[in-house]
Amino acid sequence: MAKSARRGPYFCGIDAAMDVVTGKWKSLILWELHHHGTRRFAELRRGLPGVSEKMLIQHLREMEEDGLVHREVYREVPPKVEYSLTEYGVSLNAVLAPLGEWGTERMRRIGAEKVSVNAVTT
Amino acid sequence: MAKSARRGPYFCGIDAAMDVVTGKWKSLILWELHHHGTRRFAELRRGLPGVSEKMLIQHLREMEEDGLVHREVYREVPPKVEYSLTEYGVSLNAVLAPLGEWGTERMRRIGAEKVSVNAVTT
DNA sequence: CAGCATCCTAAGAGATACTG
DNA sequence: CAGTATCTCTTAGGATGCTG
Repeated sequence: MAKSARRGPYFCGIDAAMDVVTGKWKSLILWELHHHGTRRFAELRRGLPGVSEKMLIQHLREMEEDGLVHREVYREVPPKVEYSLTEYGVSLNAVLAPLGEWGTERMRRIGAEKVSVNAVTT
Repeated sequence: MAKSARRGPYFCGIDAAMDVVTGKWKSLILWELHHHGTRRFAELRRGLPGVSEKMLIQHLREMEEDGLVHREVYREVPPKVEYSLTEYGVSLNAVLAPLGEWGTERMRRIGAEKVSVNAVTT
């Protein structure tokens, strides 16, 4: 417990929204969970090639704290934890969609490459 | 010239869009320029309380490079430079709007404070 | 006025090893 | 399986002083 001041003060709404999305993998996590409905920790790892365990859990915890992600723990052996979007997370995803389209257009515009994300077409 | 790889590769559209908006003051710059139409360097500084010259010019340069901002130089003494949004910048602002509303709602939700931005009500 | 150069700090991110 | 705990590295960001 040393970081994550979070929750303002903010300059404006965009500032407040960005605070919740900023983080190298957060928008990807949002996207993964939105498309798969629910994912286990290891599944998310596989879906986000390059992410470290540390970053993934750190982002997930923050997103949970921010009310975007729901964490369901099954007290079993071996352990099982499922992550999914809350309604709030879904609503964020919705307003992010136009931005995503803009970005896709930008990729075309500048001829940017897309890193292939395996386990995403499921 | 040591930083600013920029332009991909990206995981998805949101990734590509975020790349252009990420930076502590970029969304604010977008907002300022959108509301004032055109602003001089010093005016932007005043409108963004707390920004350093370095960060402001750095962000402006990147946004110019990204095609979001237009930089008009008047070869006068004393120097005069005016910044404004390009059509592309305006289009980004448009897709950012829903995100801004979501963020504003989030501020209400969590009771976040808003830092007062002077010279903004003009 | 508008901007560049330099130095410095702190937060973000990555790698690796270990545990309930 | 689903994490924790460190340690290191890189980057964004900030402060200050100088220039065309």
